[in-house]
Amino acid sequence: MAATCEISNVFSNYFSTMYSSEDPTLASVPAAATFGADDLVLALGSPQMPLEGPEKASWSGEQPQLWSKAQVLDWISYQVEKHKYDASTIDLSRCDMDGAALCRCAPEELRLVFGPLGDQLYAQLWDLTSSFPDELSWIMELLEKDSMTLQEPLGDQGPFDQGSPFAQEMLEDCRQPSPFYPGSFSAGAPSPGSSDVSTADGFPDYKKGDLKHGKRKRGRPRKLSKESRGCLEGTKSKHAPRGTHLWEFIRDILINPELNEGLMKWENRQEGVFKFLRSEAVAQLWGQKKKNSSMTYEKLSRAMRYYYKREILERVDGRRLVYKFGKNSSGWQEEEVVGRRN
DNA sequence: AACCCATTTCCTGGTT
DNA sequence: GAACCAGGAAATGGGT
Repeated sequence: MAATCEISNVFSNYFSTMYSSEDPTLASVPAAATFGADDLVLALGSPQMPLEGPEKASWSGEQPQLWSKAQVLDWISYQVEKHKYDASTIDLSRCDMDGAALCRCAPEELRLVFGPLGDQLYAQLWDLTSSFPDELSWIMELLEKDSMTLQEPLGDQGPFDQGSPFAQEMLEDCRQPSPFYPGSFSAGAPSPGSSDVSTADGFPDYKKGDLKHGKRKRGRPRKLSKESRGCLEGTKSKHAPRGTHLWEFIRDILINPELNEGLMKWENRQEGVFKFLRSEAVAQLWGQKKKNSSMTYEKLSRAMRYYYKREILERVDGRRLVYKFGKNSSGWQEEEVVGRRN
């Protein structure tokens, strides 16, 4: 198995394969006023950073839910080292999972694979994932702005209004013993704070007309130059977080009942059929996540349609704004969601 | 550097 | 007519 080879390498070379940080100020936690998602993930890592000083592990700057397989292996190997555990007793073939899969594991499953270390892993994961309460603040902040600026009439039933019970629920939820998906919808989401130009003023001026006139180039708009990005996001990890695919973003909104309400809803949970209720709002949220101020439902839906071919989504004919998860999607079934919460 | 992947953007034409 | 759907074409940016 490739995964077995891979993990073996990781285990034996863990410390030599750690990323070296580009920013020695990682350990410092920014002031609340400028606290962004990137900062959060760093702050989270700090109490249990694998190393002191400028070096840090590949996984340490990201939410566990977003870890790639390699990062999971990194983390496991770190835990093995840390607890002086005998790695030879671990069934390496069962470590071939990404962060999302890892987070879905119940304690018993972890114990099954990792033996006594499983409990440690579970506890550590709990700590890591529950250290993101401010991620929720970000969502709320975002949606507060959202409710002010979205061109789509939102009505008053939106779940994200200021003072909505949602806020409290979510914050509390974060501290309950289902820590691994406290707000996975925001997973890896960009911060509204300092580093995100598109969010600095809330939702940016999105107007379809802007695109129609003045013929812009096709394709994705250029991002900030490396230099300016370095300035703003100097603490970001080298690799773009996984788990940031559109369908996962959609799924994560849906599997969180609080977030689901108002933005999207299940039409048939068993079948994986769902509907956009506030299509433009979801699109703008997606745009926020991707630091793309000009995202629209039109564009988002084009990306959704590409999923048909890959069978991540199935067509639902004749029903507007309705999609269905396909066989190549995962993590939305009730059992899976329940599993990840226990 | 070249390639691949997952979008993003733009577009035309069709449907609700 | 607006909003949405379908899908081609081309471009982008991140990862390998």
